[in-house]
Amino acid sequence: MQLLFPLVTSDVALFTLIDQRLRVLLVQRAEEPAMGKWALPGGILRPDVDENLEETAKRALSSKACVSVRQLEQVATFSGASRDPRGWSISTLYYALLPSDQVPALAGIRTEAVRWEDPENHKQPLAFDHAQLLDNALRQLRDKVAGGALPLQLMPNKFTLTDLQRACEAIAGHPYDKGAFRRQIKDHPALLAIDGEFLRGAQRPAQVYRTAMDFRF
Amino acid sequence: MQLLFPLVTSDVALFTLIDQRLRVLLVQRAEEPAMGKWALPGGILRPDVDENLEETAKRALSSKACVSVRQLEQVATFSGASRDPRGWSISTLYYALLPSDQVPALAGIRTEAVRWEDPENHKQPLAFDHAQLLDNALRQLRDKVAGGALPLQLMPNKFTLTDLQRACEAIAGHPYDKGAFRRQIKDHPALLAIDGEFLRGAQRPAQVYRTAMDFRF
DNA sequence: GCAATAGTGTCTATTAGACAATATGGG
DNA sequence: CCCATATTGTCTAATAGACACTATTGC
Repeated sequence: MQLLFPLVTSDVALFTLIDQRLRVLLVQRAEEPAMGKWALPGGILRPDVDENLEETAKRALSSKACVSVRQLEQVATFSGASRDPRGWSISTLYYALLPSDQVPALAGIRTEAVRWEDPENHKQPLAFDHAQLLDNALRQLRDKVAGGALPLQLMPNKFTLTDLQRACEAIAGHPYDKGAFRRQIKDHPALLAIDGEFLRGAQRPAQVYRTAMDFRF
Repeated sequence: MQLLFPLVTSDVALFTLIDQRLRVLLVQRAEEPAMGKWALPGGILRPDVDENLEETAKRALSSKACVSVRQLEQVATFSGASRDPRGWSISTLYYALLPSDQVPALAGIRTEAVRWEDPENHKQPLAFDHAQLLDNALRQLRDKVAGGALPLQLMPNKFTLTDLQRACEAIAGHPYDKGAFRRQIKDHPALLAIDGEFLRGAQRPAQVYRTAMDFRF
């Protein structure tokens, strides 16, 4: 006998850069079903609390991993009787990007542990159908960057064009040409040079940029 | 007081070509809420019957408009407390393409009437947030065709390359260049010339094509 | 000067768009 | 032949990739 109503959840693939490599947040489940297994952070819809499913996703990120993000991108919705042992379930999947300097990685209330892992080579099999969910999120992120979008939410407050190129390369999985990359982003409206500010190392100083949108502050 | 469980539905933007113009199927609601208003065909999830939300969408198309389609593309999921007067609701939106020669346009069981309308200039305001849903579906269809995908599910069994170009133009909303279009689709694997079959009119005969996939028969 | 990286310029193969030229039927 | 459309070819501007060149710092 099936439930009359489905279980409605929201899951998030939260990406960040660690040492210039793309990583996704996994949490170890602290309850049944699939207790002990690793999964994308997610939570059950609470119609009395959540304005919409995006809020469910944000609440899940907040409670399971003590992380708050500004913007979520919806990937797709997965549904069916067999994807969760509790019965007929629906999960709307989002992805989000977080600058590496905002990675707290604290264990949340109902979670045993969190971990940042390579989204392409996650060691253990994930709980439920979360491997498929992660594949979908990664593909959508890659398509967007391949289409010319800049992953600005992944960048810290101040960054150089080389930093930005490394971020795109980490997502795409292959190196970019410097000249072509700079040509492409040359007139991006969200990209502002901070006049007179340079990053100095053992080489020619690099112009420091920030995003035009009020992502932070 | 909100419901403990949300209302879960699936809606479909079903597109076809009528006189070489893109049209979307609207149904007039026969029940409250929004009785008498026009809306995208949709239905409520039945976990005891539907394998997943895509099946919900197919069942809705079948019962509301006596139409059956093979393939649905998921567009997005809309959710919240205010989009449906019955309370907190979720709707997963799909779009589908139907060849004009399979348009029955019969009124279904619980529907007053069906109508094929211009998806860009639908006269009356649609029920619920369906205008927004339709916008999203149309944008996704256009993006896909602009990205080089061929709307083969929109074509009849046999068609000419000019027919196919007209279909793409109807979706894109602007004319294509003949030479560029033919170059682009020249090596499309799903496009097969029917050897020796030509469409004859008051001009040079046109090669007739069919799709390689087993869409029909 | 040398190392290292930033930033810019150049060359070329490919491509998309515009448009011309040719082909082939009906009348 | 003329008309209408199918089909193919050509020219060109724009573009992406590869790669080279110059610039500017620390040491």
